[in-house]
Parts: sequence; C-alpha cells; structure tokens
Amino acid sequence: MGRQPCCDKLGVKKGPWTAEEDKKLINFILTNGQCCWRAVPKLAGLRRCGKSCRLRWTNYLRPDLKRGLLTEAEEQLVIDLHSRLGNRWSKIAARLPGRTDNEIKNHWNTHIKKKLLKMGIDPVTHEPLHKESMDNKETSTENTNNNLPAQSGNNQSQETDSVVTSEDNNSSLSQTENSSSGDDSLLLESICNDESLMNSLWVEEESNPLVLDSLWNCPDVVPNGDKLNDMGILPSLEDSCAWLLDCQDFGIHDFGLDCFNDIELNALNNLEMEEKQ
DNA sequence: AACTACAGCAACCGCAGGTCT
DNA sequence: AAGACCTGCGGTTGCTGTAGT
Repeated sequence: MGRQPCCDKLGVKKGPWTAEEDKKLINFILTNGQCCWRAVPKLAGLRRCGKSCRLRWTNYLRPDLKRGLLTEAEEQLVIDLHSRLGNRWSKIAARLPGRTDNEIKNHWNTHIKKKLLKMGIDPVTHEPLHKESMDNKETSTENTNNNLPAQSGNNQSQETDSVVTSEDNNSSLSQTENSSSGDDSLLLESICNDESLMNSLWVEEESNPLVLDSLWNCPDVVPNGDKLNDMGILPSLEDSCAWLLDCQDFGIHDFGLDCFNDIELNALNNLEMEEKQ
C-alpha cells in the first residue's frame, strides 16, 4: 500500500498563480487561518495542490514579507549564517525577518555565489579558492590553520555545538567584509563580531525560538504584542490583511499612506500590481 | 528588428521527519 | 510498534525578461 499522493493529480492546476487564485487563498486563510493545507484547495475553491497553496502563501502572499533584493547587510548575514549552517535555508531565513527560504536560496544561487567566487572564496566551504595551493606551500611551515568551518563537513554540526570559535566568525567575515558598505553593514559586522552576543542569540534561539521569532513578529507587525493563537496565526496579521483586502475595494491608495508600515505597504503593492495585470 | 543566450525567480518534486491512530 | 498521513525542506526545473549580437 503505497503512500497517497499529496494531491489528486487529475484536475490540479500547475504553473503561475493568477490574481484571482491569490485572492481566494488570502481570503480563505484570513477567514480560517493556516490549517490542514491539504484541505485548503477544496475549501477555498482552488484547483491547486495543498502544497502549492502553502508555498504560495509562505513565499509570496504572507503580508509580513519584504520584497525586493536583499540589502547589503542581509546578504552579509546570509553569508555568515551559511558558513555556519550550510544549505539549511529555512534556518537561515528564520533569522532574516520578512525573507523566505526560497528567496534566500535563489539569491544565494544567483548573486552571492558569484560574488564570493569573484572574491576568490569557495561558496561551499567559505575558504579561499586558492587555499589548497596555499596549504601546500604552508603545510611545511604552519599546521595551525585548520579551523575553517567546512573542515570535514562540520558546517551543520556547528549549529548544535552552539560554540563557534571566534576564528570561524572572523574568517567568514574578514573574507567578505570588503563588499559591505553603509551603516547597517557596519552595525551587522559589529553584531557578528560580538562573540558573546552572537552566542547568546544562538543559545536563546535553540532553547526558545520565540525569542528570535519576536524579531520576525516585530512591533511594526504586532503593535499590541499579540500572541500566537492556536492556528499559529497572529490576530493582528489577519486584521491587517483583512483591511488590506478591504482597502483594495475602496481604493485606499488615495488616502495617503504615510501611516502604513513597510509590510502593509508591501502587501498592498503586491495586490495592486496584480490588479493592474 | 529578430534572434539567441543568459540570469533571475516562482513553482514543482521528492524525500525526510513528525504526529496521530 | 507500525503504518498512514501531513508538513516542511532542499534541490531542481522551467518560464520570463533582458542583454548581447
């Protein structure tokens, strides 16, 4: 008795989502919350696979998503996290509020990888590309340079180790810091270089994910500090989406948007652009 | 202007792990 | 304990827009 396919292949639509489908999905989730993705398509009146609905929501429709290219600081953080976590995009994304694993993965493959290669850094190991030849020259005189993160594929274990050597931090940062510029990059560097701060963040997140999740559910999104409900949905998030949909109908764009935060504006812009298409 | 090659990104697929019965 | 089911993750694919010729 084999596993049941995630969705009944017949009559299931694939490919790009239409604005109409998006609307249906948003409406459904706002009304019912995120529950049982498998049932969502039927209940929402969509001819889509539940998986596809979940992906569409998490990667595109969620109102707390940032859109647009990663900033220099975010990029730097991704590089640093990648050096510790490897290709665990969801873990990396969890530390970048408003960014999705898919987005980060794509950005890594299309931009950061090339950037690192140009800088002479192996994007997989985060070691200098010419390290091997360097090692050949250096092994005779120096055997202490063995502390880089990719040694014997230990990237992944570092997360649970929770103790990251300062050499590790500095190696990835020092190799890439030349590419950063601007205040936020400097701030990020100082944070990343602050060993105790970084370690406490790692430890805190392991023991209590909500600590860092509170960054995700930043005050802009949750001004009243609402807690997650049973469905894992923020009431205020639902509220904000609900009024966003209402706004569409009433043409709120004319009202002056200064009072809206970026996240709400992003969601609004997404919907607006798709309306135009 | 037409064609080709490439880059970027959204979406799909298959698998693994967790939960429930 | 075992099997069924569901969700989430990471790798990959394929479409679309754009730059180059």
